[in-house]
Amino acid sequence: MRDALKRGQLSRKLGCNLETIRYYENIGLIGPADRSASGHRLYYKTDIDRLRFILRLRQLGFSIDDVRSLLETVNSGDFTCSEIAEVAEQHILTIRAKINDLKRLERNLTNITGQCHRGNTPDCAVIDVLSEE
Amino acid sequence: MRDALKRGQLSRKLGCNLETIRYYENIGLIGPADRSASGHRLYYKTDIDRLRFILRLRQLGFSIDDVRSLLETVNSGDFTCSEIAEVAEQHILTIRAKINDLKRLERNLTNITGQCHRGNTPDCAVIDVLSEE
DNA sequence: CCTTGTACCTGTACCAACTACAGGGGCTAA
DNA sequence: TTAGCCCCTGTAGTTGGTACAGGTACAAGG
Repeated sequence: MRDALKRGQLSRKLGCNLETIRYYENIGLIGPADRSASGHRLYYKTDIDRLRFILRLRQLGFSIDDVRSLLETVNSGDFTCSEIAEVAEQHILTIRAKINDLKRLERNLTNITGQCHRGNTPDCAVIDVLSEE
Repeated sequence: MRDALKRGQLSRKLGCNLETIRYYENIGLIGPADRSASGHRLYYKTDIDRLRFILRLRQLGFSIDDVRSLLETVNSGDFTCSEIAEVAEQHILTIRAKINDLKRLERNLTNITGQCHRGNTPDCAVIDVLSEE
């Protein structure tokens, strides 16, 4: 086929790192690519679509394992919309939990830093608080 | 000394993993511990204080490298309160940036999921959106 | 036709920050 | 004495890639 992309072209088209593609192949997230006579990987439309799908899920913060199981589900065709929505909503909860963790962190650190007098002496409330038993 | 702790006791006292202590020793974040006649590590008050300080910084999201340089600064005694406050505030900015990244992620995912009809059929807006070219 | 500069191939090492495990030795109490 | 911990060591695994070295392939210019 004339419309096959090589690895570099594919990475530029989809905006990922060149090596990421080989990595995904190694871990079996994408199948072994077709090869040219000289051994260069060739990617066709279905390969490109699959990789784009994977990269978008990763951008949304899904783990490789999540992506793997979503791919299996979708490719089997044996799923319902509400199942997918549930996976997505579970992931939203995970993200919210991370946001809350970070907000708590920020509050703690802001409180501690707020006690600093910001002077030119080596006595610092930050150090004191962190050194308490 | 009678009041020395072994590694397991120290880890339980400060609520970290047993192996974390050996790891911190390996990377030079804490010095090589004193040893008993049979080779067991022994920790005294100054060791305990240092580890507690490290663990708190880690809980606040500082990297190992940040911790290392803060320890050097503080132990040298050659620092001012405003220097420390500046490091802390820089870190707060990093945390805020992460929070914003996650919030953006959450918005995206919520938007996408919001288009789902949640039916019993394998046609799903989530999949469709992620499959678009 | 030849050269030059890419792009591609492979295996492997590296990153953070731990955590876990295997195979051994020591210590304490019943 | 034996059971059951605790501790010792080195090393491998985790997540999700990224980078590098040393070696082909290929396309464009001279």
